[in-house]
Formats: sequence, structure tokens, C-alpha cells
Amino acid sequence: MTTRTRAPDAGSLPLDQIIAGDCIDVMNALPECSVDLIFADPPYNLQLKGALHRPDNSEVDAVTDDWDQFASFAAYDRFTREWLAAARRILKPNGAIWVIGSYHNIFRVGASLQDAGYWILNDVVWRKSNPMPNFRGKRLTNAHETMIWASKAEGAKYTFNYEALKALNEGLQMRSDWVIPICTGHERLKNEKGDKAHPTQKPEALLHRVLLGTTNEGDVVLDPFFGTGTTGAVAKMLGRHYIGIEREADYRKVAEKRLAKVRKLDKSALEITTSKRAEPRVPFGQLVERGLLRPGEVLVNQRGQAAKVRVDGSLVSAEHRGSIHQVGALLEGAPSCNGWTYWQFKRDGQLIPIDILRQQIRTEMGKHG
Amino acid sequence: MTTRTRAPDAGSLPLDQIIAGDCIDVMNALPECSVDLIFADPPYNLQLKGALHRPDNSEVDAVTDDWDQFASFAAYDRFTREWLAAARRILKPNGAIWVIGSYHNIFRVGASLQDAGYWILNDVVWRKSNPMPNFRGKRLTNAHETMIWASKAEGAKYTFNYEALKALNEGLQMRSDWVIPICTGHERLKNEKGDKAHPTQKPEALLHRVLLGTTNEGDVVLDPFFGTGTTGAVAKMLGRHYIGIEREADYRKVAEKRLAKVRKLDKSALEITTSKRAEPRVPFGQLVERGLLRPGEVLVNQRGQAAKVRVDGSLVSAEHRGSIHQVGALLEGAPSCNGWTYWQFKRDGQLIPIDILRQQIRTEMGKHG
DNA sequence: GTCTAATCTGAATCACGAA
DNA sequence: CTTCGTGATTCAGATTAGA
Repeated sequence: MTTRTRAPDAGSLPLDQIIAGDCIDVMNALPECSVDLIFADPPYNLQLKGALHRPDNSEVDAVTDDWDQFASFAAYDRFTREWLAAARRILKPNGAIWVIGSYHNIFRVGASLQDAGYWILNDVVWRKSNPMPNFRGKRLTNAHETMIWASKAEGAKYTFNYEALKALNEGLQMRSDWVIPICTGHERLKNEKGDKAHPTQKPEALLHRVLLGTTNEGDVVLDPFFGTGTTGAVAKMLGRHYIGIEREADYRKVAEKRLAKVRKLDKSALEITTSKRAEPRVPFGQLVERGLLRPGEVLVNQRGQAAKVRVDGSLVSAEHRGSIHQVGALLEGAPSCNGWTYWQFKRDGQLIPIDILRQQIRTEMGKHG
Repeated sequence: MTTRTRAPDAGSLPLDQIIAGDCIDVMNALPECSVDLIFADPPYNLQLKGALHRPDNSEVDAVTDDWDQFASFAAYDRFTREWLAAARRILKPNGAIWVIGSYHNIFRVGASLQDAGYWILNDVVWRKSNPMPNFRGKRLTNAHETMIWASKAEGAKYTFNYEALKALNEGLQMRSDWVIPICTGHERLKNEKGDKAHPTQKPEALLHRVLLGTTNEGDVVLDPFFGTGTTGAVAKMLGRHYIGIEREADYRKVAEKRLAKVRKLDKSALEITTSKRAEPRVPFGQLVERGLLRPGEVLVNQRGQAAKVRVDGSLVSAEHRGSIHQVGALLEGAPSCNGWTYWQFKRDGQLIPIDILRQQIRTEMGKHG
């Protein structure tokens, strides 16, 4: 494995290498119809303004790198259309592309994909199990990113390993929403100073699922925004060839080092057993939203004390207000209380524990909560 | 409640009604800057080809209605830009919009929203607990739809009931991924023949969360693609005004019947948990004026550092002077500090947070109007 | 060493009213 | 329009420090 310092001659394919340079120039120098899959994590164009502090006054280390700065939506669109066109030229007729983004850029990317002639197969939601909260309480926690999976054209015979993904999902068809933690801990690459080497390193689990599901062993996977090489690392591990393109020398250096350590897995090791998930948490408010309890309805405890359900899923008793757990604890003078087993509601003259309703919701959610 | 057969005169706002007609014409006839929220479920432009059968050979009842047919992406974009512009004109400056869609149309809608000057606040994923499987095994189960929440412009003061949504999620910040079942069972409206009255009826739980989180009681909510009136039903229940626009007489008829049955929830059920931000401001000096704290009295922080209260409500420590917030920030070397939660005073040997005194004043203010 | 508590951090379009 | 002061606001998980 070596890093090339200039684009390769047309006709040859620089397998398992990182190529230095602008991805549009480099892709334009590669032979057409030669690549099986492209995975792209382009700049998101975040348009951040001032600094942001956590409630404890620490400062959030935001993405303020030059490569994420664009003068306007029009400039971002131009850039997007150019790299998407270059990518489409080098894709084999039955090749496919994945692009990941957030609400800042993904709508522009998706529209440009369609305009360029790609055919969208699915959009996939990466649901983060541990996202950064919204510290100021001004919006919803931005807890997901979106990936678009598209074939080169309508009617193309793209690769889809249906059974492999089904096995990965405990025998159930793989859905379009994937729960995966963000990249932290040992997996997160550090530079010499001990800081994160790249501000937006993606988890290997994400690429694992993408490559397992939409490429075959020996396929060529190209990543035009290679960064620290997650795509290459997972490709190598899974026995796929990779081609990385990266402008920044610092990122290339980290990626080279990373890739040198990766070994291809043997087939038996690729089969993973997934641990059984804990029962999904059901917020009490969902019973109200779903009409299982009416706002204004009265719950009672064992001693006959009553509390009224409010429209936001909080309770009000004669003296207290709060969650089902808080009001229960206050009525009992206890430090805590499991509201699910504490409260009952009335149906047809019968008192029924509200936990019955939670079980009902969990059944509906199946394994996908 | 009556159905109007033509657009209303400019200047008047037809509250709690369903208006017959094309949504662009009708919106253009409404007064500008008059609506608090728009919820839109536009045609998805599904581009379905042949019939689809389940493994048991039964046929899937697909969306093949005329209103979902567009000649091209360009035609769909034209339509989208027009209704988004009409919608933006009638929005109040601090109004907001929600649009729901799937990967077929949502990228075009999102890009058009941004181009029209709307400012995206979040994209929200509706994760279906019970989606239709992919019968052919050719793609991932399409298990979600995407909603975009956007303000009329960057910097606008949109409505966001942070604490109410947090309560609905049992005390945790509401995330951008919502697990809600699709609309089935008794909630799913049927026509005279017993078939579903509308092919894409949305669940009330979805609208419950949207309206609770981003409107206030008495707000005006407009739905330009009203269908069978889910937006109106939830709005009425939650004490919001609705305006529905719908072209198809069959849908209007079903919606009229549905809305006639809906009752507004009673006042106590409608109360939501509110943010401290909404509470009246209490200057620290009032504690001194009212004799809750004596001038000369000493406050201490967690680390035992002291500061003396002066007659004008300012503090003096060994090295700093200023407001409770300024002295706290200086002692911590922090960019800011909430003095109310930072300082404590002593009573009967006990250390008590000064915020208790502010709450006391607020309670008194409440009693006196 | 072992268990517990404190600390740190992640693609973030993150305040607002008075003067 | 800008400037200024008040004061509201976080979840999961990994790592480090302490008992």
C-alpha cells in the first residue's frame, strides 16, 4: 500500500491505495465504468455561527474546518453536482453509491443525485444511540444522520445481499433505520497531541453494514472523501478492494497508519452473533399520544389516591405534579417509585395497571424499538 | 363548521373550516402573515410502475391516484416551489412549517424549502413500528418517513414547547427520531364500501406531537393537503384553530364527519409543562428591597467563597464586584454563570439556594395577578 | 487490583429583551 | 441598528481519578 501523489493514468485502477488530490480531478482521471461502489461522506456545509457552550460552561469543539466552508447554497450545489457527475462516470453500469449527510446538506445532495440520473433505492437513517444533546433547549436533539443508497440508473441490477442483512438483523428483514453508536473510545483515531484526528470520523459498524449488504467480496469500493479511512479499513477487513481520495495530508497520514494494521477477516469470523437487546423504553407520554389513555383521565394508586393525566404525559394530583414516577414517589414520601406498576386506570369498572398498556406498545414495536 | 366552496375574501380568516379548491389558489387568496403553523403532507410523486403482489399473491393496494402523478421531476419541482411560496406568504413572521415525505420527494422538497428562504430547524424521522415489508427482498424495508420542520426565515422566533416535549419523553430531551405506529384499526377511516377512505392517512399521534411541540393554544394551523383531516382533528382536540384545504370532495366529506365528532380537551388536561424562561424576571435587588435578604448579608458558593450583599442588589467579594451573575462568572473564570443557582444564603445554620427566594416572590406575584 | 465517582466529549445551522 | 446584562440549558458512554 502506497500513497500516490498524482492521479493515475487512465486505464489503470490504483487498488488499495490512497490518492492525494481533489476528488473531482482524481475521479476524472480514472477509467469509466470501473468501480462497483462509491461511499461518500462529503462536507455538510454546517454554516455555524458563534461558539456554543454546554450548561457546565465547557465549549463544544465544533466543525469549523476550511473544507466545510461554502459561500452559498449555489456554490455547494455546484460542488455537489460536479463530484456526483465524476463519480457516476467511473461507476460500473450495475454499480451503486451511498452518500451520508445531515439536514444541512442531504436534501440538496438527494435532489442532485436524482437530477444526475441516479435512481434512489432507499434512504437509510443512522439513528445515533448517543448523540450530542441540544444544550440550549431550542430544538429537538439532532439524533440521526441520513444516508442515500442509489443505483447508477433506473433498472440497473445493483448488488443487494438480502439474506446477509436479514441474518444480521436476527432473521428479520433489515429496515431503513439503523441504530449504531457514534465513533468514540478506542476506535476514535487521535493525532500526536491526543486530540481527535478528524472531526467527523464515522463508526466502522456503519460501513460494515453498507459493504456487507451492497458489495461482494473482491469488489472495488471508492471513497472520494476518504478522511481517516474508515471505508478503507472496513473494505480491507471484509475482503473488498478500496480506493481512497483525500486532499489533506494529515488525514492521509493517519489513514495510512490505520490501514497498515488492518487484516482481512476469515470467513467464519465475519459471522457475528448479535446480543439480545434490552426491552425498549416506552415513555408514558406515548400512551396519551397513541390514545391508549385520554388526557384528563384519572389514574389511582393502591390507596385510592387520584391523579389526572395531562396532554404532555405528566400527572397532576391534589398536591403534586410531574412524571408518573415523580408523583408516585411524592405521594409515598419515597425517594423513587416505578410509576408503571404503581398506577392503575379504570376500564369497564375494572382497575387495570398501566403497565399493561406499555406491554401492548412493546408488542407493536416488536424488535425494532 | 362548514365547507366553503370558493376561496374567502382577502382579509378574513376562515377558521375551523375546510375550504374546497386548489391549495395554491386558496392560499393566495388568504391574508398574508396570518397563520401560525402549516402542516403539509403533499403528494409523494411515487412513480410506481406495475402491480405489486405479496408472497401469498394478494395485491398491494398502492397509491395510484391522479393527484400523485407528475410528468417529471421538473414538473414536481414547479408544483413544490409554487405551493411553498404561497404557504410562506401567509405564514406569520414567527410562523413555522412542517412537511412530510419519503425518499421519492423529500429531497426535492427540502432543497426547495431552503431555496425559498425557509430555515430548517430539524429533520424528524417517523420510524414506523409496523411498516409494510419489502415483499420482493430487493431493498431494505422502507420503515420510515421524513418530516422537515422549518421557520419562515433564519433568526425567526419560532414556537418550541421544549418542556412539554421533554415531559412527553419522560424527562429526557425529545429526539429527532419518533417511533409511532402507522394508522390502522379504528383510527383508520373507511368509506361507504368499507375500503380505506384515504391511501395515506397519517396517525393522530404524529400530529399530536407536532402540534403540542410547535404551537400554542389558540394558534391557527393550516393544512394545504387536508385529506381526511388528521391535522384538523388533532388541532381541534388540542384547542388550536385549523384551516383545511382539500380538492377532492370525497375526502372533504369524510373529514367533515370526522371533525364533527371531535371535542376539545378540557382545560386542565391541556395544561403543559412550561419553561422557566416563560416565568417573569425577578431582579435580585427585589430580594433586598422586600427584606428577604438583608444588606450586608453574606452569600457563599459551593466552594465556600463568600460575597456580601449591598443595598442596591450588587455583590462584593474579596476581589470582585458586580451582579450575582458577574461575580459568579469571575470566581469561576467562566464565560457566564447563573447567579440564582450559584449562590446560597444561611438560615438557622442551613445553606439555602437563593433561587428559593425568587420562587417565593414569583408565587406572590401569581396570587396578585 | 477493584469498585465508584468525577470528568470529558460528540457533524450544532442552540437567547433575548431593554436601552 | 448595536450593545449590554440577565440567566437558561445536556445525554450516553468512555475515560480518568479516587477510595
